Order: sequence, then structure tokens, then C-alpha cells
Amino acid sequence: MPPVRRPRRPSQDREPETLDRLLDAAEPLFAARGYGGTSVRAITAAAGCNLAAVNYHFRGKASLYREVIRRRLRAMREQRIASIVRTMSEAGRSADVELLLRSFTLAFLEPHLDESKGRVLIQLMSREMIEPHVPPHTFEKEMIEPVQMALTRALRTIYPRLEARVARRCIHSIIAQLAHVVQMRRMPGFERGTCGADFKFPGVVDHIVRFSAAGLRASLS
Amino acid sequence: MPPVRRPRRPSQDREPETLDRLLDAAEPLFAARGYGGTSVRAITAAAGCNLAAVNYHFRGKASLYREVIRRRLRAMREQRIASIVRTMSEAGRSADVELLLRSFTLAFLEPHLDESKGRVLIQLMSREMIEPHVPPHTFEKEMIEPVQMALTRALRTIYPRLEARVARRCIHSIIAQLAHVVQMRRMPGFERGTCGADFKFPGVVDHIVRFSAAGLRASLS
DNA sequence: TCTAGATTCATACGGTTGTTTGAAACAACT
DNA sequence: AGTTGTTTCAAACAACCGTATGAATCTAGA
Repeated sequence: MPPVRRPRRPSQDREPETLDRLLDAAEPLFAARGYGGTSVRAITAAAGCNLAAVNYHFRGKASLYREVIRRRLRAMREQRIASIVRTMSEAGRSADVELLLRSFTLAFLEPHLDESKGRVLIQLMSREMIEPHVPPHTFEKEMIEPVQMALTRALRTIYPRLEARVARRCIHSIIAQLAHVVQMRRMPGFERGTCGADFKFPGVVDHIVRFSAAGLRASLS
Repeated sequence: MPPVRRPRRPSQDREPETLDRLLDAAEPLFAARGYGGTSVRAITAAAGCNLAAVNYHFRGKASLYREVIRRRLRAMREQRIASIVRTMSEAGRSADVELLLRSFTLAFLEPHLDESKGRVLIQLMSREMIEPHVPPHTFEKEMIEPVQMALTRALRTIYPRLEARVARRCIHSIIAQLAHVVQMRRMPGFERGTCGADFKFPGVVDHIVRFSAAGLRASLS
């Protein structure tokens, strides 16, 4: 039975424990093939451990998946929020929309410049949004709302007259464009074809910043 | 073996043929549970026919799925393009951006006002974009590019100076927002929570039209 | 009415799935 | 050494999967 956790080796630098190897091995597999498409056997084979390890360390496949998601949700949320507050504090009272938008855009898209790790992350999240396997509202509570909150506060520092509802809608418009870029870049063979070039850096960043800044100002009145 | 198709009943109004019942039954199942998550047995049970019917009428599960997707792709593409050309021809030379944007936004979101059929459609397409089971570029060739083409032409009728590349990027920004709305409205329990109200009609339509029109004009220079 | 082809049906096959089990291996403490 | 509790392992389990098969059923034309 899965017992209470107790560290076996008090403090020693060894190879990662089986539990962590499982999480690390499961993540790219879940991302590439989805929850149902990934077998426990494939995970344990990639982690180099026994089939039963998943049921020993986690209670089963479902619980392992939830842990993979939660781990990533936390990391992404903190990276994005940190980028926002850093930009605002560095810029001080000379902060403007373009700066904030560019900074957030780069923070959002940065993980995907690296082909290997970035794709994994987004595929994982896209799948989870379409077919949730974590408790409902987890995504909303742990990701959307906190980031919304930080961005809204930053925007209203720049535009004090901006209504909260309007601010949230604008943020949705911005995040929608970023998510779209990520989604499109992920499509098979997106580099070729007509629309592949539309999402190349840094052109796409410039476009989103300009488009959104104008949209935002138009939403002020 | 799957033989050459020959209409059995020349002209008669009977209940739908097994082949069509299979397509109709498979669609919501594929949408709700994905390709791998939907069993042939579940499909045939829903269609009220025998398990082997899938292998008889189609060559197997994969081929049935492709037909479901292709059928919907064609319908959506034609609905959207028709909406664009109708708007432009009705407005004549008095067409402006707001009118075009509002018309396209409504055409895009209209299927999702109806809870039942709309969700099915989008879930199906979202899944297919994340985990393609049709030949590569099918989506791009049969959906994205034709709609892009029609919208670009319409936009350049209004703004003759608009560069093609810039036009495409703006269209991506607009479609991104629409897809985001659809995605958010699909999340479990989206009506409750902070951001649920942000996507209510007709507020969200007004916002997208205003935001995008401004972004478009800013992209002109 | 008879025949030929199209369509349905119940059933079976081989393979993969998540989970369970009981024994073996391991580390730490008396 | 001996004991204890944690972790790994090979093997087996029942359930489900997509597909194949051959007989039964049905429809249309001769």
C-alpha cells in the first residue's frame, strides 16, 4: 500500500528518486499523446523503473497525471506574474503600455523559443484545457485568475481610469493572441505554408504589441 | 470486404442509412472523448447498429473519423466565407471595418449560442488541432487559408493600402480572440467565477469589434 | 420464384490497458 | 546478525480495444 512518505536517504546527492523520475518521464509523454494515449507501461519504461511503481508512489495513473499538471501550473503562473511585477517596478512611474505588453508577450512566448521544453509545456496545457483531468476550476484558480489579477493591477497603474471589466476583456484579447501564436507554431509543419511566416519572431511580437496597445487605448473611452 | 458504393434504395424517404447514422453518432462521441477515447463499440451502440458496420462502411475507425472531420470542415468553411461575401456585397462601397468585423464575429460565434450542437463542433476541431488524425495540412488548406483569403480580400477592399502580410497578422489576432471566447465558454462551469461574465453576449462582441478595429487601424501605417 | 449481391449480425481473435499481488532486494537501527 | 519497514520486481488479472470472419438477412432484378 502507498505508505506515508519518509525520506530514505536523509541528505545525499544521488540519482533522482523513482518518484521524480516518473514525473519527469510522464510529462513529455502526456504532452505528446494525451492522458488516454499514454500507457503506464510507456511511462515506467521511459523512467527506467518497474510497472508497479506508478501505483506504489502515486495511487494510480490519474493521480500521477494530476501531479504533473499541478507542478507545471505553479511554475508557469509564477514565471508570468514575476515578469509583470519586475517590469512595473523597474519602469517605475515611467511605465507605458507598450513596455508592459512587450514584456508580458516575451514572458509568455519565451518558453516556446526553445523547441524541446516549450512544446511539451503547451501541449500539456492545451490538452488539459480541452479535456480536463484535474478538479474543475483548478486551471482558473491557479493560473487564469492570478495572472489576470497581476496584469489588471499593472494596467490600471498605467491607465487609472480603466474599468475593471474592460481591463479584463482587453487582457483576454491579448492572451488570446498569444495562445493563438503558440497553438499555430505547434501545428505540424507550420514553418512551411502561407501562414507559417506570420508567426515568426520578432515580427509577430511587434504586431501583437502594436495591435493590442491600440485596442487597449480604444477601449478606454 | 468494403465494396463499391451503390445506392440500395433509389429514391425513398426512409430512416437514415447506417452509414449516415454512424457519422452522426460518432461526431459527438469523438468530440467529447477524443479519438483514442472513443471506442468503436460505443459508436455502433449509439448508432444502433452492429459493431462490424464501421469496418464495412468505412475501412475502419480511422477512416470514419476522417470523414467526420472533413464533413464539418467543409460546412464551417462555407458558412464563414458566405457570411463575409454576403456582408461585403450587401454593404457595397459603404462597407466599413466595424460592419465587417461584427458580421464575421457573429458568424464565427453563432454556432456556439446553441449549447448542444455548437460545443460538439468546437470540441471536435480543438482536439483535431492539438492531435491531428487527418492528413497534415488538411486543416490549413481546407479551413484556415480559404477563410484567410476571403477576409483578406474584404479587408483590402476597405483599406486598399493594407499590406498582405499585415492583413494576415491582423486576421490572426481577430480569429485568436474569437477562438479564445469559444474555448473559454467551453470550460466547465464558466458561467460562475470571475471571468465567466467577461464572455457574455453581446458585451464580448462589442469589445472584440472595438478592440480589433482600433488594432487594425493602428497596423495601417 | 429464384438468384446475386449488398448489408447486418453474433462471435471470436490477438493485443493492450490499468491495477494487483506476493516475493525479493534494499537500507537503517538494535 | 537480526529485525523492520520501504522500495522494486516479475508475473498475472480481468477488462477492453480494433478488426476479422462466416453465416444469416434483406433487396433488387431476372
